[in-house]
Amino acid sequence: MIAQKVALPVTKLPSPDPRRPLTLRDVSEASGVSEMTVSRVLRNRGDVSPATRDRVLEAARRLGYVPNKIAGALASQRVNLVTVIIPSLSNMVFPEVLAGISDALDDTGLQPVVGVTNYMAEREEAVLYEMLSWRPSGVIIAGLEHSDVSRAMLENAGIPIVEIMDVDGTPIDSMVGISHARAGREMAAAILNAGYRRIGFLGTKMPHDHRARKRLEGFQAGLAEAGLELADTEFYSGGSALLKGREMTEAILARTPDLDFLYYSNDMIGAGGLLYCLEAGIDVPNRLGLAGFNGVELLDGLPRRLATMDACRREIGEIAAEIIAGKRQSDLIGGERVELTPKLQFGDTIRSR
Amino acid sequence: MIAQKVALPVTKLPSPDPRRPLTLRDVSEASGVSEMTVSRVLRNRGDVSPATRDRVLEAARRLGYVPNKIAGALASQRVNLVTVIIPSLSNMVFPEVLAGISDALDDTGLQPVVGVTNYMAEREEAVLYEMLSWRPSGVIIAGLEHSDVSRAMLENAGIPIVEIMDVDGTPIDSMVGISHARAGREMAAAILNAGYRRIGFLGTKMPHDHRARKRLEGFQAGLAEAGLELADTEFYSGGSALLKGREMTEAILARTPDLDFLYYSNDMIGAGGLLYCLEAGIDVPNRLGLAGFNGVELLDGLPRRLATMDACRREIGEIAAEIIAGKRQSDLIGGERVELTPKLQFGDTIRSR
DNA sequence: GCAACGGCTGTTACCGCTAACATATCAGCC
DNA sequence: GGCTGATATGTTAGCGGTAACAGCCGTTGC
Repeated sequence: MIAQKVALPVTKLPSPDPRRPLTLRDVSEASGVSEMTVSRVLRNRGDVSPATRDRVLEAARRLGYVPNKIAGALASQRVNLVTVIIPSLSNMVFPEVLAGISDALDDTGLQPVVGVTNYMAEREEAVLYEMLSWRPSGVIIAGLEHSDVSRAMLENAGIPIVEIMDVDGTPIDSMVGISHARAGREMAAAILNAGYRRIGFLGTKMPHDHRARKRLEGFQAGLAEAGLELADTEFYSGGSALLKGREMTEAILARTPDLDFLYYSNDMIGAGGLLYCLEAGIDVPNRLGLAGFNGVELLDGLPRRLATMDACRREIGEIAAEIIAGKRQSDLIGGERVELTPKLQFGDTIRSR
Repeated sequence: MIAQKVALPVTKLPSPDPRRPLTLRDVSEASGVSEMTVSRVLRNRGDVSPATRDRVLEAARRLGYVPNKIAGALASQRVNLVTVIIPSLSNMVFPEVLAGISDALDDTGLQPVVGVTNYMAEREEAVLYEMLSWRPSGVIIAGLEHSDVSRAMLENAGIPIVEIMDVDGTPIDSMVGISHARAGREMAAAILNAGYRRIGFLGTKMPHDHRARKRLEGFQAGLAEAGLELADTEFYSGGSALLKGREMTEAILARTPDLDFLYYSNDMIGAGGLLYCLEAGIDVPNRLGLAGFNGVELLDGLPRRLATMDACRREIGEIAAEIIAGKRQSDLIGGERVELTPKLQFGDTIRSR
């Protein structure tokens, strides 16, 4: 129990500071072996005799030692963190991506660390800078659109980067997602095929939600192929999405009463619209069809199933995490590109023709 | 541009490694000053002449230097991270707490890092251990119930700890929250006062959601004071909460048709129940009253406003963060204890007597 | 009997940065 | 001129771990 330290030069002696965080040295002294051996035991690295191992573990437990990853990371040049950057947490969509990531990372020793940008490019830069300065082993980031500065940081980080949710563009390294342009186009095709012609769009005003924009553009392109265009549009920002959906639906129908279909940029406002229509006694889907986007779980509980398109959120998270963890045998130069295909769910709000 | 290093002993020379992460040294060489001066410039610490400052900043920018916080933290014994531990992200409730925390931390230089436990004590231990090993400057953690090991870690961490959401118990250090027991009791009082007598409870099966449990116990205590007890109960786990609310409501009413009030442990299942009742043509609130808990934004979009109780989530997050950031002038020994009072919102689903 | 070897443990030299102190420079002042 | 003090910059010694290698010891093979 008595340490035989050689006179430490000028250094402050490890006097019995109260509440000084414990170090390897404390455990080493308590168990009578070198710091190196303690380190080996605690990391299960290298050969250590069972007797020594037990002694060390007992001492570590008794003292309540918690390793200092900062020091460990600096010395080993290895950090078990994966940076995850998403626009929002209040969207229901991103937590599901996170769940996929967490699951896939669970048995890898890697740990996701989340940063939120609120759909703002400058926030993205700031968050990225902050996160990269912890030297993570990988980055998973939503979207393909980044500022020049962000892009440069990602390119120079020297670690795997996976851009997720979207594949309409050129990735820095890997990408996993769906084509929102295609999703919009397919929805347009399905709606036209069902015979609807006077179509309105309701969505978010946010100019930085590139995926919503791409869906809209794809949708418009799909209509254009049939020689049609949107009969009316309505945008919102902020507030309770469900309520906004309700209000916007009322507004757009008041303004353009002959609409026969409403395409919502997300399920939440779609659900609000659906509730409004049912209350207003509108015949859905015959007089008016409705569709949203995302395939959120919430829809299961509504009076009628809203047509939607599943965005493969969980799967996107899982695959992205696997790429970072190196679970996918990619011999490709450059990163992987994985395009998932969302499936359209007709529900009860598109008539079957 | 040429470094005059004295023959580095056995060390590998800083040869022109491709993709080697940049260090202070690179910036120092590029700008012709010492590493220390670069460090000063980048941290805005100490006096540096404007000319030098500009030169250094220019070089750092040009090279794309990102500081290594791992090394910085180790040297300065300071880490700008705040650990936040919550049970779930898919609950809508916790993201709002997070938003409050983020906001309050925004101008402090501190950065929240989130860990999720899924309501499992062992996960909490594991996450806590992992997080504490990064030596954060504070911990915000949901709930007052922790395993002995977790409690010991928190007590020994030597940093401020704020337990949030709940005040029914003894905190390790500080606590900020509401009394769920009281919330349950007050809801019981309001319901009884409105004349309801045959009351059912619907909630989650999760045995580790201590706050839901405390609300139920408080509620029962409130009923007991009037000589009543719950007429029936129904529990669920997993799945779409909205749908479960619907299904459970149907089930409990089928089993016990004479119930005149349903108290839901959260708004989401309450909303499902509300939708079910409206469709089933049940007269709410006269034949049957309904109430939930949390005051989630979603309720604004429903056909009728569900009675609920606001859990002060955002405010809890803000106050917790302020405590960690030292913004509150607390001269108390030990931590602060802040009890917020949720207010009951009657909405349209409790009759007014 | 001895070199070779494998299992176990210790020693040394950093990882990249910063606190603390030392040094250089220069203006102002008696 | 010499001293003081402020300003600007450099030097040194770690922070708490880990990689790499060195050393010790008892076997093993021949």
